[in-house]
Amino acid sequence: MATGRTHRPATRSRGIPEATVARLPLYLRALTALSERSVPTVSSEELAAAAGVNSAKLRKDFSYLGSYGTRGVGYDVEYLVYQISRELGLTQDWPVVIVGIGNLGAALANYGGFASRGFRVAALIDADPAMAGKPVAGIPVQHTDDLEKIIKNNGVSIGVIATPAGAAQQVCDRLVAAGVTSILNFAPTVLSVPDGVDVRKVDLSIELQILAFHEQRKAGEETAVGDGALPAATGRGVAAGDSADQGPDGDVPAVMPA
Amino acid sequence: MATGRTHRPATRSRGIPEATVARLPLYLRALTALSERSVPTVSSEELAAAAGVNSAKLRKDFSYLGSYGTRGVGYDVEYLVYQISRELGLTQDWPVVIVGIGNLGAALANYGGFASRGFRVAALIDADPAMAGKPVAGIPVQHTDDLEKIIKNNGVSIGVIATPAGAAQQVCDRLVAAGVTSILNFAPTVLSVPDGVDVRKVDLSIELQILAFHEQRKAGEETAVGDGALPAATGRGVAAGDSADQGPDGDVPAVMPA
DNA sequence: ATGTCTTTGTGAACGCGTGCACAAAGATGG
DNA sequence: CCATCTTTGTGCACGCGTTCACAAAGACAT
Repeated sequence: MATGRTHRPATRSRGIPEATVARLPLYLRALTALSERSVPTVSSEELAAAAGVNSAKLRKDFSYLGSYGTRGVGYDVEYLVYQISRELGLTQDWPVVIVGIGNLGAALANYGGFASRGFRVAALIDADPAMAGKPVAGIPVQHTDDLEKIIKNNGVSIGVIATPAGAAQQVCDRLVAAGVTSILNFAPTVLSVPDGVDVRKVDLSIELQILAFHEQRKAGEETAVGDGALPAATGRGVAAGDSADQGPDGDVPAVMPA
Repeated sequence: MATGRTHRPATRSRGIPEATVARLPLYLRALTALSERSVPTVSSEELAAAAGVNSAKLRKDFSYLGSYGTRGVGYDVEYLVYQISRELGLTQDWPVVIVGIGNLGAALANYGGFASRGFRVAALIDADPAMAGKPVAGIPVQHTDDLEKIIKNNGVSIGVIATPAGAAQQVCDRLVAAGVTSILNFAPTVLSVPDGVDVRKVDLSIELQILAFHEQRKAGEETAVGDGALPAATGRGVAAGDSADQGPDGDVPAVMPA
């Protein structure tokens, strides 16, 4: 994962592998686009291309759901949209709360992708009293004091944490205590939760660091032949293969801010 | 993944598995926290707990970097911070451009996590002429017309796409043509890029859908006892025992335990 | 009906990632 | 110097995920 999960020993799902579950939304999106263009059927090859995966993988993924295709023809788009939606639990409406209405929280509240696919922003919660009552994305922000009440009144089971790292664990604990069993965490912290609670993490700086690793590797690919052990601060390869990438700032010593 | 990856057949990295690379930022963060508390050394057990992983996994991960620990003692925090930073390419400063300064783009521009760890927001780019010149997070927004010039003048190799889905591929193409070789994509689309370009995807609605799947499974866990095989069509009551799977989008109250 | 053609569904092989369990290595104390 | 204790580094086995390759299944034409 790209993004990763926290804990959760094995895929206890009745049959559907976790990797497959992670791809179902991808297929669903591609299928929805086809549906809007009124395409009646699609082959595994075409759909796989649209979703950016291998066609054999796609077929195997679908085989876990059942035999929904027709040999020689392909898959019925509408039917498949329904089956995947049902499998993912999107035929019901999930109320979601967003905690931490800073820049990111506000962006999430405004994000259309929520409402469009089975999710509904039930409430926005922030610890800042000055935010209370202020509407964001048409929804008034409520104060953290009422968190438990909000969760219970709306039957919320999915929470989004967009607070600073320092507040995340505390918010998480309160969400879980109030009945939330799935958490999407944007704060750069490792959350600890009791068994039975799912946490998924989205971490911008981690993603960038992974890109930086590959970027560095690309830049030093020709020169790094037998690096052996640890050439310390020597590996300053220049000249990348083709495009003019070049070093941003020539030589930077071991800078490691904060 | 939270998140997934796009393409990239195999780990061509000289020795370091992709899964390990994805965890290095996690270790680095935990180590940085220890460093700030002036902790001199840390055992694999302690560090693993802080990073939320298995200690054996952590030791194996570090073994790919070299033998940086001392048996009977543990790892030197400062030294390890440096080694991981170097491995990830964070000892140099990576200029990054953010394209699409909507709610999300602005949030990213304001996100402290960028600057704090080796990344620098070199420019903000948006297609809306009304945005041009307007400062966001202290940086004036520039128009898309100047994209190529900005990339080249700043030696940017990492780009962040925070545009609407419809514009993403076009922006991506221009970024790549201008020399960008790593892309962090927030737009809900599958980007196609030439070989040699890395794409990482962060998709909020996909993460939520995965959570919804597990949430639904949890809700129907008690009733799902003897499922047997998949009864093809008329597939009813497989897993989601209680919840009304038929209702497209009624006001199904999100029933939740306790 | 029969044959051909397309596409699914899946058995099987392979490779990666994970976790156990332990030997090797060094610290520490007598 | 030797014994003991702690913790690393890793060989090994196992399970998951991916991919290949092909037989089975259906559509379609003759």
